[in-house]
Amino acid sequence: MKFTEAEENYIKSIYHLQITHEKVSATLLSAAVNTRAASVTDMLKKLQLKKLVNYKPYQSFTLTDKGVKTALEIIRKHRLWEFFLVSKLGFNWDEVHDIAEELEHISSKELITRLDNYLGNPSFDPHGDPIPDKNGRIKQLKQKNLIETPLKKMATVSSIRDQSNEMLELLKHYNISIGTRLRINKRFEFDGSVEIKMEKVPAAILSEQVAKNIFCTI
Amino acid sequence: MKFTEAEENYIKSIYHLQITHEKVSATLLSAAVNTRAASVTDMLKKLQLKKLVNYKPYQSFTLTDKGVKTALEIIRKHRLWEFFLVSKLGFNWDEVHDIAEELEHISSKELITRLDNYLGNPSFDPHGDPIPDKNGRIKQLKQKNLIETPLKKMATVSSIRDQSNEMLELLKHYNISIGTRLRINKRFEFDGSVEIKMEKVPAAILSEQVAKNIFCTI
DNA sequence: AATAATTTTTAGATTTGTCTAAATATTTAG
DNA sequence: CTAAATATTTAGACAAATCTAAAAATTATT
Ligand SMILES: [Mn+2]
Ligand SMILES: [Mn+2]
Ligand SMILES: [Mn+2]
Ligand SMILES: [Mn+2]
Repeated sequence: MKFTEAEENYIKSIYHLQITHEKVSATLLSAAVNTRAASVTDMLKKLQLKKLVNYKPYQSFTLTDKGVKTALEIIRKHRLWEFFLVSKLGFNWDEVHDIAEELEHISSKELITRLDNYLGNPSFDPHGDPIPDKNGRIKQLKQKNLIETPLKKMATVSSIRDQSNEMLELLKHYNISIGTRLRINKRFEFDGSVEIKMEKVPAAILSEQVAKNIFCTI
Repeated sequence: MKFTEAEENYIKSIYHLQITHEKVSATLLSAAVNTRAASVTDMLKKLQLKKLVNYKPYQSFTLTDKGVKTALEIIRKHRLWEFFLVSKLGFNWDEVHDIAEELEHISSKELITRLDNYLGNPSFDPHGDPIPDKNGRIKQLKQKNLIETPLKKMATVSSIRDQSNEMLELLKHYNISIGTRLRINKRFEFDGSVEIKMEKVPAAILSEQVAKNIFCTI
């Protein structure tokens, strides 16, 4: 089935929100898709007709199985294109999101199959997020954020939760990216900040807010 | 300036039509963009407001300089993506048009600059059509169709005018593609058909209608 | 439990792009 | 040069996606 670009953006946003939030409300979604709650209500009715969401007026809503399947297809496309932009065209990881936001709506299935193979069937995008395979299956890493990572152990940065421009800018300044190896030297009770040590550079301090958003494998 | 997908499709179609036809009319354009003449009239008014077409009611119309510039940017994107699909993803030349029809509307300038470099700044797309450079300049080959190509001289297929699925299917059957070397053995006065000879295969006859649409360099 | 605050939905518009049917203009032919 | 045929434009509708303002429902607070 084919959906409009707007429908796809709504579906994808609901998917992301229902992973991070217990309940997804019209206001929450309206912020994610950059519209007003009234527009969300209109769209929810359309998505319900197409059996993509479970929705009853005045209640929070969820994606149907069909909705989840659709969301994973869009996310697959988004992340494969991001991988392409970084690995083949040499973009930085903080430059690719908006372009992938458009490319994810290109409809050809065959294109994505071929792109996937061309890229070597990658499992993770440039931000460390898993790329669903053709069946919608996702590889989940056992990862901990820098608050939970044990002290004095080498760890490898594997993903970033908050991917706002501000966050990616900060990471660029500290020279932290996916694959960066580091060790937690110390955690400060006072403000939750952590001191990290990377190769060849002096130790650095990250605020709790930043540390929470950086995930590592050990 | 940014345009909608519909506007871009109209602009591109007008560009192609005014190369092949002395006058571009509403009916002609309506067939090209797959709508009705009434819709064309509506769109022409919008494009005129944006200074993309020279249009007076009941008269044929042309692109302004700005319109031509815009058309060339879209065509550049279309053909670069076609080149990518064939050279990197291994598509056949008869499979790429519809996908490029969507990809040509992705807005990022930087993306196209990088794609162009990644592909080695190609001058011709998989159908032999010239790819405008970043300034909209086009390399024009001195080429003749198989009706005009002199007899008994080796020639190289350089482009195909009619790129319908039917035409590309026929060419695939004869194993003719861009770069194919051939010689005109004979031209038949009776029906305008031509006999061509390619390496390693028996001579073949092409109808005048087909021969007109295959262009060669010598 | 009643009231206040918040959230969600409806009502009514707007924009973009399309359509059909009817009106109008242009072109072609007798 | 008129009449018929053809092309183009207008009028009026519609679907998609959005908005603001107002109404209705839910949730929180005294
Ligand atoms: Mn998107
Ligand atoms: Mn990503
Ligand atoms: Mn297009
Ligand atoms: Mn082409």
